[in-house]
Amino acid sequence: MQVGTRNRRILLEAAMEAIASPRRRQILRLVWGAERSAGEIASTVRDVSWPAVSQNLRVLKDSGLITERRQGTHRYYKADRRALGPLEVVLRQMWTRDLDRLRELAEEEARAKRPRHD
Amino acid sequence: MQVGTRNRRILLEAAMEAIASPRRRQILRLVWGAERSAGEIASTVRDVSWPAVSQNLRVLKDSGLITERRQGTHRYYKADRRALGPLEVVLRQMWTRDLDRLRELAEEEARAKRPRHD
DNA sequence: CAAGTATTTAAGCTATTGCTAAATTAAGTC
DNA sequence: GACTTAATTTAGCAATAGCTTAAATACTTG
Repeated sequence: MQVGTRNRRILLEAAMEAIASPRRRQILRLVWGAERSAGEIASTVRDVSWPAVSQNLRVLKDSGLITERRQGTHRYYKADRRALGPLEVVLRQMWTRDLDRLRELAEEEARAKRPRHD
Repeated sequence: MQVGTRNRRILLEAAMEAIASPRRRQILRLVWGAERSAGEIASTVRDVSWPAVSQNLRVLKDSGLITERRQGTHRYYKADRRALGPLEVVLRQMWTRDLDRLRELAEEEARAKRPRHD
Protein backbone atom coordinates (compact mmCIF):
# COMPACT_ATOMS: atom_id res chain seq x y z
CA MET A 1 0.00 0.00 0.00
CA GLN A 2 2.80 2.35 0.92
CA VAL A 3 4.71 1.02 -2.01
CA GLY A 4 1.76 1.77 -4.23
CA THR A 5 1.67 5.34 -3.05
CA ARG A 6 5.36 5.81 -3.57
CA ASN A 7 5.22 4.36 -7.04
CA ARG A 8 2.40 6.59 -8.07
CA ARG A 9 4.27 9.58 -6.75
CA ILE A 10 7.18 8.80 -8.99
CA LEU A 11 4.88 8.22 -11.92
CA LEU A 12 3.18 11.55 -11.55
CA GLU A 13 6.50 13.31 -11.91
CA ALA A 14 7.54 11.12 -14.81
CA ALA A 15 4.16 11.70 -16.43
CA MET A 16 4.60 15.46 -16.09
CA GLU A 17 7.94 15.31 -17.82
CA ALA A 18 6.58 13.03 -20.51
CA ILE A 19 3.68 15.24 -21.46
CA ALA A 20 5.65 18.44 -21.20
CA SER A 21 6.76 17.63 -24.75
CA PRO A 22 4.35 18.72 -27.50
CA ARG A 23 5.44 15.82 -29.66
CA ARG A 24 4.58 13.32 -26.99
CA ARG A 25 1.24 14.99 -26.35
CA GLN A 26 0.56 14.63 -30.05
CA ILE A 27 1.41 10.94 -29.94
CA LEU A 28 -0.51 10.37 -26.74
CA ARG A 29 -3.54 11.88 -28.35
CA LEU A 30 -3.32 9.43 -31.22
CA VAL A 31 -3.47 6.47 -28.88
CA TRP A 32 -6.01 8.08 -26.58
CA GLY A 33 -9.19 6.59 -27.92
CA ALA A 34 -7.92 3.51 -29.69
CA GLU A 35 -4.98 1.18 -29.81
CA ARG A 36 -2.64 1.88 -32.73
CA SER A 37 0.44 0.23 -34.12
CA ALA A 38 3.78 2.01 -34.10
CA GLY A 39 3.58 2.15 -37.88
CA GLU A 40 0.17 3.81 -37.94
CA ILE A 41 1.37 6.37 -35.46
CA ALA A 42 4.61 7.06 -37.30
CA SER A 43 2.88 7.52 -40.64
CA THR A 44 0.33 9.83 -39.05
CA VAL A 45 2.86 12.08 -37.44
CA ARG A 46 4.77 12.42 -40.68
CA ASP A 47 6.92 15.51 -39.93
CA VAL A 48 9.33 13.34 -38.01
CA SER A 49 11.16 10.08 -38.68
CA TRP A 50 10.04 6.64 -37.54
CA PRO A 51 12.84 6.26 -35.02
CA ALA A 52 11.92 9.59 -33.48
CA VAL A 53 8.39 8.34 -32.94
CA SER A 54 9.68 5.07 -31.58
CA GLN A 55 11.88 6.87 -29.09
CA ASN A 56 9.01 9.02 -27.90
CA LEU A 57 6.82 5.96 -27.57
CA ARG A 58 9.46 4.48 -25.35
CA VAL A 59 9.52 7.51 -23.10
CA LEU A 60 5.75 7.39 -22.84
CA LYS A 61 5.85 3.69 -22.07
CA ASP A 62 8.56 4.08 -19.44
CA SER A 63 6.56 6.80 -17.75
CA GLY A 64 3.61 4.42 -17.66
CA LEU A 65 1.38 6.61 -19.80
CA ILE A 66 0.91 4.06 -22.54
CA THR A 67 0.86 0.28 -22.68
CA GLU A 68 2.37 -1.92 -25.32
CA ARG A 69 0.91 -5.11 -26.76
CA ARG A 70 2.96 -7.17 -29.19
CA GLN A 71 1.30 -9.26 -31.84
CA GLY A 72 3.33 -10.73 -34.61
CA THR A 73 5.71 -8.15 -35.92
CA HIS A 74 3.43 -5.35 -34.79
CA ARG A 75 3.41 -3.44 -31.58
CA TYR A 76 0.20 -1.81 -30.52
CA TYR A 77 0.09 1.10 -28.13
CA LYS A 78 -2.68 2.73 -26.23
CA ALA A 79 -2.99 5.36 -23.54
CA ASP A 80 -3.31 4.19 -19.96
CA ARG A 81 -5.38 6.98 -18.52
CA ARG A 82 -5.16 5.75 -14.97
CA ALA A 83 -1.47 6.58 -14.96
CA LEU A 84 -2.21 10.20 -15.81
CA GLY A 85 -4.08 10.85 -12.61
CA PRO A 86 -4.94 14.53 -12.34
CA LEU A 87 -2.98 15.23 -15.50
CA GLU A 88 -5.82 13.84 -17.56
CA VAL A 89 -7.85 16.96 -16.87
CA VAL A 90 -4.95 19.09 -17.99
CA LEU A 91 -4.66 17.31 -21.31
CA ARG A 92 -8.37 17.36 -21.90
CA GLN A 93 -8.43 21.06 -21.30
CA MET A 94 -5.60 21.67 -23.72
CA TRP A 95 -7.25 19.59 -26.38
CA THR A 96 -10.66 21.10 -25.85
CA ARG A 97 -9.13 24.51 -26.30
CA ASP A 98 -7.52 23.37 -29.54
CA LEU A 99 -10.94 22.33 -30.80
CA ASP A 100 -12.51 25.58 -29.62
CA ARG A 101 -9.91 27.50 -31.48
CA LEU A 102 -10.46 25.56 -34.69
CA ARG A 103 -14.19 26.14 -34.39
CA GLU A 104 -13.60 29.85 -33.88
CA LEU A 105 -11.42 30.03 -36.95
CA ALA A 106 -14.01 28.17 -39.01
CA GLU A 107 -16.69 30.57 -37.84
CA GLU A 108 -14.59 33.58 -38.63
CA GLU A 109 -13.98 32.24 -42.09
CA ALA A 110 -17.66 31.58 -42.61
CA ARG A 111 -18.45 35.14 -41.49
CA ALA A 112 -15.87 36.52 -43.89
CA LYS A 113 -17.36 34.67 -46.85
CA ARG A 114 -20.98 35.41 -46.05
CA PRO A 115 -22.10 38.73 -47.63
CA ARG A 116 -22.52 41.44 -45.02
CA HIS A 117 -26.03 42.75 -44.61
CA ASP A 118 -25.78 46.22 -43.13
CA MET B 1 -13.22 36.60 -24.72
CA GLN B 2 -11.73 34.74 -27.59
CA VAL B 3 -8.45 36.41 -26.90
CA GLY B 4 -8.71 35.42 -23.27
CA THR B 5 -9.25 31.83 -24.23
CA ARG B 6 -6.34 31.83 -26.57
CA ASN B 7 -4.08 33.41 -23.98
CA ARG B 8 -5.02 30.89 -21.37
CA ARG B 9 -4.34 28.09 -23.83
CA ILE B 10 -0.83 29.35 -24.29
CA LEU B 11 -0.37 29.77 -20.58
CA LEU B 12 -1.39 26.24 -19.80
CA GLU B 13 1.35 24.93 -22.05
CA ALA B 14 3.88 27.36 -20.68
CA ALA B 15 2.81 26.46 -17.16
CA MET B 16 3.33 22.77 -17.90
CA GLU B 17 6.82 23.43 -19.09
CA ALA B 18 7.57 25.66 -16.15
CA ILE B 19 6.54 23.16 -13.49
CA ALA B 20 8.09 20.21 -15.27
CA SER B 21 11.30 21.35 -13.58
CA PRO B 22 11.77 20.12 -10.00
CA ARG B 23 13.71 23.23 -9.14
CA ARG B 24 10.89 25.46 -10.24
CA ARG B 25 8.36 23.38 -8.37
CA GLN B 26 10.49 23.83 -5.29
CA ILE B 27 10.55 27.58 -5.79
CA LEU B 28 6.87 27.74 -6.60
CA ARG B 29 6.14 25.96 -3.39
CA LEU B 30 8.05 28.56 -1.42
CA VAL B 31 5.89 31.36 -2.78
CA TRP B 32 2.71 29.33 -2.64
CA GLY B 33 1.30 30.50 0.65
CA ALA B 34 3.08 33.77 1.13
CA GLU B 35 4.87 36.45 -0.77
CA ARG B 36 8.66 36.21 -0.47
CA SER B 37 11.57 38.30 -1.64
CA ALA B 38 14.06 36.94 -4.15
CA GLY B 39 16.66 36.97 -1.39
CA GLU B 40 14.58 34.92 1.00
CA ILE B 41 13.94 32.40 -1.71
CA ALA B 42 17.55 32.21 -2.78
CA SER B 43 18.81 31.70 0.74
CA THR B 44 16.21 29.03 1.38
CA VAL B 45 17.09 27.02 -1.69
CA ARG B 46 20.79 27.13 -0.86
CA ASP B 47 22.09 24.29 -3.05
CA VAL B 48 22.09 26.63 -6.00
CA SER B 49 23.42 30.11 -6.69
CA TRP B 50 21.39 33.32 -6.50
CA PRO B 51 21.44 33.90 -10.22
CA ALA B 52 20.10 30.41 -10.81
CA VAL B 53 17.16 31.21 -8.56
CA SER B 54 16.67 34.54 -10.26
CA GLN B 55 16.59 32.88 -13.67
CA ASN B 56 14.04 30.34 -12.56
CA LEU B 57 11.94 33.09 -11.04
CA ARG B 58 11.97 34.76 -14.41
CA VAL B 59 10.75 31.62 -16.17
CA LEU B 60 7.98 31.27 -13.65
CA LYS B 61 7.05 34.90 -14.05
CA ASP B 62 7.05 34.71 -17.85
CA SER B 63 4.80 31.70 -17.72
CA GLY B 64 2.42 33.66 -15.55
CA LEU B 65 2.71 31.35 -12.57
CA ILE B 66 4.04 33.97 -10.20
CA THR B 67 3.64 37.69 -9.87
CA GLU B 68 6.29 40.21 -9.00
CA ARG B 69 5.93 43.24 -6.76
CA ARG B 70 8.80 45.69 -6.42
CA GLN B 71 9.32 47.68 -3.27
CA GLY B 72 12.51 49.57 -2.73
CA THR B 73 15.41 47.37 -3.64
CA HIS B 74 13.37 44.26 -2.98
CA ARG B 75 11.28 42.19 -5.31
CA TYR B 76 8.55 40.10 -3.85
CA TYR B 77 7.13 37.09 -5.58
CA LYS B 78 4.07 35.03 -4.99
CA ALA B 79 2.25 32.23 -6.78
CA ASP B 80 -0.68 33.17 -8.97
CA ARG B 81 -2.80 30.08 -8.61
CA ARG B 82 -5.36 31.14 -11.16
CA ALA B 83 -2.75 30.76 -13.89
CA LEU B 84 -2.18 27.13 -12.94
CA GLY B 85 -5.70 26.09 -13.82
CA PRO B 86 -6.03 22.32 -13.58
CA LEU B 87 -2.32 22.02 -12.84
CA GLU B 88 -2.95 23.17 -9.30
CA VAL B 89 -4.46 19.81 -8.49
CA VAL B 90 -1.41 18.10 -9.91
CA LEU B 91 0.96 20.07 -7.73
CA ARG B 92 -1.15 19.61 -4.63
CA GLN B 93 -1.18 15.90 -5.19
CA MET B 94 2.58 15.76 -5.60
CA TRP B 95 3.12 17.79 -2.47
CA THR B 96 0.59 15.85 -0.45
CA ARG B 97 2.39 12.68 -1.41
CA ASP B 98 5.68 14.20 -0.29
CA LEU B 99 4.14 14.88 3.11
CA ASP B 100 2.62 11.42 3.28
CA ARG B 101 5.98 9.95 2.61
CA LEU B 102 7.66 12.02 5.30
CA ARG B 103 4.99 10.98 7.77
CA GLU B 104 5.50 7.34 6.85
CA LEU B 105 9.23 7.64 7.37
CA ALA B 106 8.70 9.29 10.74
CA GLU B 107 6.36 6.51 11.80
CA GLU B 108 8.77 3.85 10.69
CA GLU B 109 11.49 5.50 12.69
CA ALA B 110 9.28 5.74 15.74
CA ARG B 111 8.42 2.08 15.40
CA ALA B 112 12.08 1.18 15.11
CA LYS B 113 12.99 3.04 18.31
CA ARG B 114 10.05 1.85 20.38
CA PRO B 115 10.91 -1.41 22.18
CA ARG B 116 9.14 -4.38 20.64
CA HIS B 117 6.65 -6.14 22.85
CA ASP B 118 6.20 -9.67 21.50
C1' DC C 1 17.02 -20.81 -43.45
C1' DA C 2 16.51 -16.87 -46.91
C1' DA C 3 13.88 -12.87 -47.70
C1' DG C 4 10.58 -9.34 -46.40
C1' DT C 5 8.15 -6.37 -43.24
C1' DA C 6 7.65 -3.87 -38.70
C1' DT C 7 9.99 -1.81 -35.40
C1' DT C 8 13.72 -0.65 -32.40
C1' DT C 9 18.53 0.40 -31.13
C1' DA C 10 22.90 2.81 -31.91
C1' DA C 11 25.79 6.63 -33.12
C1' DG C 12 26.22 11.14 -33.84
C1' DC C 13 24.73 15.98 -34.32
C1' DT C 14 22.47 20.52 -32.87
C1' DA C 15 19.78 23.25 -29.88
C1' DT C 16 18.36 23.99 -25.40
C1' DT C 17 18.54 23.74 -20.33
C1' DG C 18 20.33 24.76 -15.94
C1' DC C 19 24.00 26.07 -13.88
C1' DT C 20 28.28 29.26 -12.31
C1' DA C 21 31.16 33.37 -11.88
C1' DA C 22 31.61 37.99 -13.09
C1' DA C 23 29.60 42.23 -14.48
C1' DT C 24 25.70 45.24 -14.22
C1' DT C 25 21.53 47.70 -12.75
C1' DA C 26 18.57 49.82 -9.25
C1' DA C 27 17.43 51.82 -4.95
C1' DG C 28 18.47 53.55 -0.55
C1' DT C 29 21.95 55.91 2.79
C1' DC C 30 25.72 58.73 4.28
C1' DG D 1 28.16 61.89 -5.66
C1' DA D 2 30.33 57.63 -3.35
C1' DC D 3 28.94 53.32 -0.96
C1' DT D 4 26.09 49.42 0.28
C1' DT D 5 22.61 46.08 -0.38
C1' DA D 6 19.26 43.50 -3.45
C1' DA D 7 18.68 41.54 -7.43
C1' DT D 8 19.34 40.76 -12.33
C1' DT D 9 21.82 40.21 -16.67
C1' DT D 10 25.66 38.41 -19.34
C1' DA D 11 28.93 35.04 -20.98
C1' DG D 12 30.32 30.71 -21.00
C1' DC D 13 30.09 25.70 -19.98
C1' DA D 14 28.54 20.77 -19.31
C1' DA D 15 24.70 17.81 -19.61
C1' DT D 16 20.57 16.55 -21.85
C1' DA D 17 16.66 16.34 -25.33
C1' DG D 18 15.09 15.46 -29.69
C1' DC D 19 16.21 14.58 -33.92
C1' DT D 20 18.52 11.96 -38.22
C1' DT D 21 20.65 8.14 -40.70
C1' DA D 22 22.33 3.64 -40.62
C1' DA D 23 22.45 -0.80 -38.47
C1' DA D 24 20.26 -4.34 -35.88
C1' DT D 25 16.46 -7.20 -34.09
C1' DA D 26 12.14 -9.85 -34.29
C1' DC D 27 8.65 -12.07 -36.39
C1' DT D 28 6.43 -14.26 -40.63
C1' DT D 29 6.34 -16.74 -44.80
C1' DG D 30 7.98 -19.26 -48.72
